[in-house]
Amino acid sequence: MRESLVRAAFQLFLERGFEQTTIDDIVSLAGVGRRSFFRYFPSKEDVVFPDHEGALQGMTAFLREAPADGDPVAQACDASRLVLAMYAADPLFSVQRYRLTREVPGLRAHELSVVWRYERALAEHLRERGADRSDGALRADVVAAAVVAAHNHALRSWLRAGGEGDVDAAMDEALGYVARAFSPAGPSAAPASAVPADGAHPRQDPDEQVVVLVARKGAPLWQVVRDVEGALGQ
Amino acid sequence: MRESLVRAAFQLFLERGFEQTTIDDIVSLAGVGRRSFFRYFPSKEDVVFPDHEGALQGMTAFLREAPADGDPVAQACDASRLVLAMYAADPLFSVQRYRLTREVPGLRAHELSVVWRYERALAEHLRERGADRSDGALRADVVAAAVVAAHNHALRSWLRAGGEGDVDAAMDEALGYVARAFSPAGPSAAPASAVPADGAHPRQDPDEQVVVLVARKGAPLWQVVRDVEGALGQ
DNA sequence: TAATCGAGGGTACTGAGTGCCATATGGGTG
DNA sequence: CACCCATATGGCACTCAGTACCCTCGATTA
Repeated sequence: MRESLVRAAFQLFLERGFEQTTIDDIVSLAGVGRRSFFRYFPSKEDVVFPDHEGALQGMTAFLREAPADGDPVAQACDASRLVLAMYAADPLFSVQRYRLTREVPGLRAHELSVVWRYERALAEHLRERGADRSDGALRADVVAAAVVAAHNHALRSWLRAGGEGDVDAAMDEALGYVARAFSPAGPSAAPASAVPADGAHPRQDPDEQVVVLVARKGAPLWQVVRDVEGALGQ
Repeated sequence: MRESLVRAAFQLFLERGFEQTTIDDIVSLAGVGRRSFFRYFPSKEDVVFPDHEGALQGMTAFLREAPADGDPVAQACDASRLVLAMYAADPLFSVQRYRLTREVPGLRAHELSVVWRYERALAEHLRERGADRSDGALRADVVAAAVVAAHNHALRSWLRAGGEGDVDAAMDEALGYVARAFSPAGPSAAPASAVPADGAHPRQDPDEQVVVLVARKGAPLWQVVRDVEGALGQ
């Protein structure tokens, strides 16, 4: 029933537009009563996002079950990957929906409230798990927004490309950018403070799988690259 | 006319609720024709945000006139202060509106699309002014989202407190947090001045500026070099 | 067999938003 | 003064989303 309504709705939305399609058009094509539409979808917009309610519940469940001693930021990133996986599971559908939401203001507004709920779920998780910090609430809001923005950036470039290419790679880069921006201030990445600042020399920490490089700002690029090569070369 | 419609609408929204108030109620209280309402506000929700269209145009004008050699992130922060000033100019109105939008889902959704337009304006500015960076588009999206989240965090705590207290101080702290995370030197070098002092660590000295780069050990060389270029270049 | 229950259908209603036309009002020109 | 024109406003009728209420039908159970 849900499935047939979604199929009928998308067929009409794509061939004549969202606003040019009425609920009566949809239910008559699907062969069901008009009243039944609103049993399955609270509004006309919701039929375009039939899987988000489930994805949101999946995300909250994932965050609830996340280990308490893990990195909350990394958990938030993983949670956003869950949502991405929902999109990637049906590229054709996702691309068609993307083109719809880009053009119809009402659908864009509806998507914003959907995404807002994801962001609130992430922020709440970050706030609860990072309550020991002094500015925990602010950090939670900002990091959640950054994670969602990175997710949207990766997702939308993939959708713009018609669902071709490697979403996960783009997602890795986008989330990596956020993680780099916010993780050094985290409890697990303290060793940056042990590096002397009086020269350009890489330092390698065998436990943390990161390379910390310190360079003077005016240092020639070739020299820095040589040092980076030496540090990464393994 | 606009003013009388807004006054009548808010009086009714506050005394009997948003959804319990019809357009006819508003226009009969304001003493104007029903058709005139939709001449001034495209929807019932818009009457709750009568000043956002102007604020959005003010923000885009501010960003357009911003000096090309300035720090785009700082300009984005200043642009968000403009919006905050609009809220702070009428605390009573802002607090009443906040309580409305918190309770009415339709108003929350509408506010989200308003805020989304601010965020897009910021992201576009950051993308244009930071086009030289390699991952400029991603950075623009993430920084814009972070600035908006910081703005909302400061604004909402002030609104929750009933409009009492120092908004600007909260805004300084929130934007300062974002600015530290995304300082001009780039994501890799950002935390250099923000690392808590639990040992000897590099300090940002105006004479001898130091760049701290953190990279995952398995990271491809080109990616690291790209970050180094970004950090050293500016 | 009777009672119940849940899924779906039908009908009538409210209210937001739109298109079209009528009506002022006010300023300028002959 | 008469006329014209642009703009602001009011009125009317219409579409359509969303809701309340009640109906039917089939399956299960006492």
